[in-house]
This record gives sequence, structure tokens and C-alpha cells, in this order.
Amino acid sequence: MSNNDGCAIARSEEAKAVGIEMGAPEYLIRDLINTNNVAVFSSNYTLYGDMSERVMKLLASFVPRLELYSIDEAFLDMHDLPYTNLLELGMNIRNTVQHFTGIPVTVGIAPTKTLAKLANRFAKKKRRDVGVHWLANDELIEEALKATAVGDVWGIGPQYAKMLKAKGFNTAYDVSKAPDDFILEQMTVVGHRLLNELKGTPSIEWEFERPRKKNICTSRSFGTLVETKELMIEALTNYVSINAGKLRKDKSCAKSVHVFVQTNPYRTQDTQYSATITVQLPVASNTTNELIKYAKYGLDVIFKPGFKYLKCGVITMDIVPEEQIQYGMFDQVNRGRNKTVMNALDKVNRAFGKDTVRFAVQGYEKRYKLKAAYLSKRYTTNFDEILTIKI
DNA sequence: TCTGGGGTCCTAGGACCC
DNA sequence: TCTGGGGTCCTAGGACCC
Repeated sequence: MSNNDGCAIARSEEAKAVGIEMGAPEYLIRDLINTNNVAVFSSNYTLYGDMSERVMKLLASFVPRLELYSIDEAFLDMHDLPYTNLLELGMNIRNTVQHFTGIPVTVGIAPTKTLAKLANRFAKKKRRDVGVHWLANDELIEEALKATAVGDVWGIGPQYAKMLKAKGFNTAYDVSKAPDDFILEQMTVVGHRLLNELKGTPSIEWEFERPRKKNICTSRSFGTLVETKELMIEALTNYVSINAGKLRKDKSCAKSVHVFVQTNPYRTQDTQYSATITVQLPVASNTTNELIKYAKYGLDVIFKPGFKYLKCGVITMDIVPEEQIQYGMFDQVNRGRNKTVMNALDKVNRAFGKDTVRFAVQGYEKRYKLKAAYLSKRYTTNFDEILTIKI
């Protein structure tokens, strides 16, 4: 489930088979869940993050260079490897990950990232037993392109798929034969890169170093609607605190803080209100209490009593590297001391669990907190929740 | 009748990804 | 009663400059 146990966002093949759609609201599929005895799990990012790290470490051991793409995907650079049969390498990777983590992965191997994604999809759908597919020559590439609907190509979303189908392009193969100027005109340079990738010319850059984030957003829907400013401040400051921690992890500072609040648009019987504000900081910062100060100021401006709020959030923007801050001539803040305090706070929270040290304004009860009724254990990261094995 | 040419910066909105 | 969260990139258009 998504946060708040709101929507189905990942489904087993069996769950798909009984008709549970991607993104379906829980209350609409409740009957399906109950009558088919479907197992339901709340999101558990602590567990996923840890398992992801284990899988990525294994993947990294096979190649000199790897790009972390998302929590469950990576691109492996297979240039200049001493293998002639990349299919065997793929199977070795799959077996190793399965053996050490129990996570089933599929491997797609091809001359470009886009074709590798296509090959991976092919492996998942049509080579399920092997779980690996290598587009080793033009014939195999053509076969995979023809077997892929436009909407299933990486980089073609619902809008472009609709447009392409209307123009008679139904498969990835059709798109690969499309004229350059047509794609350029309809799908900008992004689409043109995609076209080249489908033709086998690498056009999407590798990112072996994780780039610093340019914006960081922290936002949640409330478990129950919030009406008081007091509670809103508590929630917002908690989100700012999470956000500031992410900034520090990236060794970044933000020059502006964007705050937003919103009622529940689905509750048409309620009066709706939403507002946003961007607050500029005199000097870029990643100090929790300083960011809280500016976010609270923003909330003061946009918060209006008398509404039932569904969510609020904070986006830190205009992010600059920590070591490249432009200091203000009249700056009164002791930034050296702030940094020391934040380092100490992060250290304590890492050692004794997050929120061991927090700011008073963050509150202690989290009365607005999310629903997570089906939470699995954090088996690999928390001693109290470690797996029990009966022998 | 008829009104230049060349830039930058910023923002909103639209497309995509997981 | 009940509907997630977090990102990126590109473009057009407006405001400004000379």
C-alpha cells in the first residue's frame, strides 16, 4: 500500500489476476481483498532501503561501474568485460542475488539503457524461467521491439502513448522507424534521445556518481484531517526536520523554503482551500531550527482557520553545496556553532534511533500520524523486530 | 500598408520516471 | 469514512537588457 494505506501501489501476479489495479484506492478494492484473501502490507521503507542496499552491493561486485537508478533498479556498465557470453553473466547475477538476499531479479542486456529496460521487461514477461534476456544481435532487438507496446517503452508515458497510437505507431518497433523531425516536433529533444536509444545509439548519459538533489520535498497526508494551527505546526516542523536531515546527508544547503497546505479535494462537501508560499533565506542553510523558523513564518502567512486540512509539506529549493555558501555581510547567525550542533544531533540520532533528539516544536505524540495497519517488521535493521527462526 | 535584432533570466506548466 | 510521495527535464512566454 501507499502511505496511509491509501492505494495499492505494488501487486503480486496473483493480486493482478483478481483485478487489483495499480493505484486503486483501498476502499474500492476492499471486497476484492477480502473475498480473495489477498495479503496486504503497509509501506516499510526501512526494510526496503536495507534490502535494496544489499542487492546493490551484490550487483556492484560484478562490474567496474554501476549506476543506482532507483530503489529497485540499477544499470550495470558491461563494457570491456572479459566475457563473451553475457547471458551467462546475467544468470550468474540473478542467481547470486537470489542466493544471498532471496530477492528475485531480472536482467536485461542491450547496447543502450532504453533497450536494456526493454530487454528486462521481455525477460520478466517472456523468459520468466530464465529471468535474463540479452539483445545480442539485430534480430533479437527487432523481436523485442515488436513485442513491446509503445506505452511500455521507458520514457513514453500515457500522453505520448496516446499521441503515438493516434498517429499509427503501435509498437516500440514502429517508433524506432519514425522520422526524426516528427519525433523532435512532437516529443522534443527528450523524445529524440529516446528514438536514438531504440535504434541502438546510446544517448542517455551514465550517472555513476549520485548527483546532489536540486529540490527536496517532504510531505504527507494526515491520518485524520487537521483543523488546528497548533497541530499543523507540529506536522510541518516534523517534515522540515526530516527535510533538513536529507539536506545534511547530501551536504547541501537550501536558499529557499516552499511551504504548502491543502484540504481534501475528494471531499467535495467540504470547503476547499490550498495555498503555497516560498520564503527566501538570507543565507542558505541546512540547520533544522533555522529552516523551521522560516517554514513557520510561511505557515503563518498561508494558514487559515476553519478548514479541514488533508496535508501539508515543505520543499527546500535553490539548493547549493554546503561548501559553496554565499554568506551575508550582516549575517548574525553563528553558523559554525549550528553545524556543530547539527552534527551532534545527527550522530546521536544515528546511534540511538531517529527522533532521540528533537526540537520541542516538533511535539511528541504525532497526533496527525499516518495509518499503517499492516506493517511488516523491520527484520534487518531493528533488534526488536528481528526474524525468529524455529528449528 | 508598413515598426529590428539579439540576448538573459525566471516561472508555470507539461511531460516523464520510480 | 476512505484516494501516496518524491523526483527530473524541457519549453513557451513574459519581463527585462542593449
